Amino acid sequence: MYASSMEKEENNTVCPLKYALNLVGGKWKLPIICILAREESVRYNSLKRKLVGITNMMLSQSLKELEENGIVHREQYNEIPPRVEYSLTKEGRSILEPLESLSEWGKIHMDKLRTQSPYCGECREVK
Amino acid sequence: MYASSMEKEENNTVCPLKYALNLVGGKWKLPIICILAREESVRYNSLKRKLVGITNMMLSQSLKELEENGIVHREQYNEIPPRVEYSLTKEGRSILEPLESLSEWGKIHMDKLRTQSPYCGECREVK
DNA sequence: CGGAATCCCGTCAGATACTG
DNA sequence: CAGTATCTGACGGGATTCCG
Repeated sequence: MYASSMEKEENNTVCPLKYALNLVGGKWKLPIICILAREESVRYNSLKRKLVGITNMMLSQSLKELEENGIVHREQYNEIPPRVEYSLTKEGRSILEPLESLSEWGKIHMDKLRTQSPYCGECREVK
Repeated sequence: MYASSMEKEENNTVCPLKYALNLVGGKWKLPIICILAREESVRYNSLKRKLVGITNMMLSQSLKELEENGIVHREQYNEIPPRVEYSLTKEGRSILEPLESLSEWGKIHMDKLRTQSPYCGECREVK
């Protein structure tokens, strides 16, 4: 059994920045959040199809940790066949804005690096 | 030799958010950035003393990757004994704001979780 | 003083198989 | 359909040693 991301912290005097980054850490949590951000409510297998290459274990584990941390809501319908819908909580939606500002920074920074190499920056041709 | 964080990406169509998170990923980069954020310019050994528990390898490797990615500036003075000063670049300083908004989110979110348990939320006494 | 080279281990994440 | 259990490999990060 894997430990939840948060259980690794020994004391509760955690840097809030590290705390936030841990919530969305790991290979799949950001992709999951991105899908849920634009789809309102998604079934397990639908998520799995969109996340190309993910295994059942990584998907269910990531969703579980996101749920434990209040980012994702899990709604189970006792039907046959079983149906489970995942969605972002209000808390989960509120992290989108800080993440987008980081993404904006990344976009700008990537462009600035590209003007240094391998392009000459004047004519956009490769040096 | 360790690969730089960025070399792991196979294609250059990288999500700018992942890109930004990779720049500050790893165990020590955020602490380094935090120190440089409030100190303007810091010597290698001064950094090492503040980062309790870091090894020379992790410090020099982290600084090197931060420098390669344009976050940190390295100024070497050819004196005896040798002296090297590290500081945040302008680009490096510009990432502080997105990080702080994430940190703000983390602070609020941590508090909300705390009102759920182990405190009752009404009187702030332990259940 | 400011690193680099080498070795080593714990943890994360993937593969595979099985279940209510 | 929506997961869980177990095994395994790869990689990030630490300890130690050495260098200009």
